[in-house]
Amino acid sequence: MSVTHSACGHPCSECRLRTLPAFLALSEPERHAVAEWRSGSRKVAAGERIIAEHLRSDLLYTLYSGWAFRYKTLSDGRRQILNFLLPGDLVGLQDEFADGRTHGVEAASDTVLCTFPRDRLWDFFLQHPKLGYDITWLAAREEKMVDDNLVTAGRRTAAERVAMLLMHLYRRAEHLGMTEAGRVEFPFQQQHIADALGLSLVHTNKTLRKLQRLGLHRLEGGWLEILEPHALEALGDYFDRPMRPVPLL
Amino acid sequence: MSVTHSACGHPCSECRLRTLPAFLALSEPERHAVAEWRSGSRKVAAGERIIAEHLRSDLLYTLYSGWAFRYKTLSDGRRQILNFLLPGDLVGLQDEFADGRTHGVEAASDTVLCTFPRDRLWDFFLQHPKLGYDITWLAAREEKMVDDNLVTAGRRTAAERVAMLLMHLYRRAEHLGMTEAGRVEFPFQQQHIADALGLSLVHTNKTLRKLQRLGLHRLEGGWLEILEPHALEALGDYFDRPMRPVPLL
DNA sequence: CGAAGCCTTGAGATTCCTCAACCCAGGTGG
DNA sequence: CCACCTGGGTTGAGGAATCTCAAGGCTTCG
Repeated sequence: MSVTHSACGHPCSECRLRTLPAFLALSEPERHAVAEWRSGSRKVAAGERIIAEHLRSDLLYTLYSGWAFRYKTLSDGRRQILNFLLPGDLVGLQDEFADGRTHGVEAASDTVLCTFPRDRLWDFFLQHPKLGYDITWLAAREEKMVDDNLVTAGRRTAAERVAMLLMHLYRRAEHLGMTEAGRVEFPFQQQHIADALGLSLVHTNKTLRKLQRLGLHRLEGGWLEILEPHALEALGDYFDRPMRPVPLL
Repeated sequence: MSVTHSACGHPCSECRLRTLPAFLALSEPERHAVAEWRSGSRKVAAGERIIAEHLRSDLLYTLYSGWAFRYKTLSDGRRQILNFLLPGDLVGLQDEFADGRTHGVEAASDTVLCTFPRDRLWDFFLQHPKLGYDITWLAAREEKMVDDNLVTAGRRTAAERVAMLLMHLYRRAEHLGMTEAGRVEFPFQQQHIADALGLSLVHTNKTLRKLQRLGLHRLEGGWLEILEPHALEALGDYFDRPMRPVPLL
């Protein structure tokens, strides 16, 4: 594991993420406290593991750039993606309270992560209750995403699932300013989509192609283009709420 | 909504839950702070709503006795149960950070809940960072359960799902001392199980009966009896870890 | 040029769903 | 006290959605 001091290329005081409107402003002392806690950064290439399943990482992370996902696998190898991670997401918090049997985290594109030594988490809560509250916020927000994914896997049809996932990912990327003219860079393979939706690879492919033939979206060359957002939202019964700015560690 | 002062029948200083080994001991000042925050209690009968979907409750709850569940419904009525709630579980925290579109909570048996005014949550974090940390812990623990349920709905077969759910509920009840000689009171209807597992009612029924015919469990008269725990665990690919004691608000 | 990885498509098998009965226990009103 | 109704649970039959298997295409890379 290579932990360099700033793979992001900036000092924290000039963090590019923090200037985005998607994130809540922190006070100067809070920013200082976070920068203080931060021990460095780490690059993880597409397809590499960020946190191995069943292992408790000594580090917490904030995803600085790129796409990643949390997953669990059954003992015979069936894999379920739990949720996707975008810049600003906190990685590895649940392990703090784990009794083994935790999820894994893998990079879907090349990623850069800020690292925070886990053993100072409790101290950080104690000294900065406001930021502790923010961490709870992030945890609750992630749970809500998993809730949505569970509804999807449990109760939506294949076409509804695909529509919902495409819009969900697009909206989140849009919120972070990662889209342009209805397009996002999309590093996921169809296997990822299948594993996130609880579908087989083949059926995922057929469903994607069907929606694409209907002209709802285009997915090729590592780019996703949303052509009919309203149709996709209606099909997926998934309607966007204006997203509130969120804390950033 | 009837909020009485102690439907549990005790002052908080003699809370019966708190004496269970399933829960972490709090210091005297912490117990006092929790009792201070607690505004009363509320009884909710089986089948009644505790928190309505899409509404933000002014109260947080700790489930004191009985069984409940969180759920979401799609606009055409399809319902997905997200996870089950047992005594000691914190209810309604996610709403704090919600942008609308939240889950509902319903009592599966007659329940008693302790109430906490939500508008003092932030103040509580500030004054008792240790308890804030505990709340984060509870949130992370619940997310892990939803994670498991998502794996179930996405990747397990019907028989595996049922086996996993029965063992999961049994183990949690056992941890709280609610079991005796392999039996628990089981207030759920087959429709609840179906909604939790992402199966139809009919298929749930057939799967339950199949496992029962194999002698793995017995489910009748509102009681669940686990006859072959190891077989159920193996079938569900769901293995129990010793559960750590958990904070109790 | 061959190999590997991912996408695509068809065909047949399987799981799971829907529809439609029927059963049984409990509650209610005549 | 009994007829009826209601709400669960149970079962069978047929159909739909999804899965598995298998093959072939395209692109990238060595």
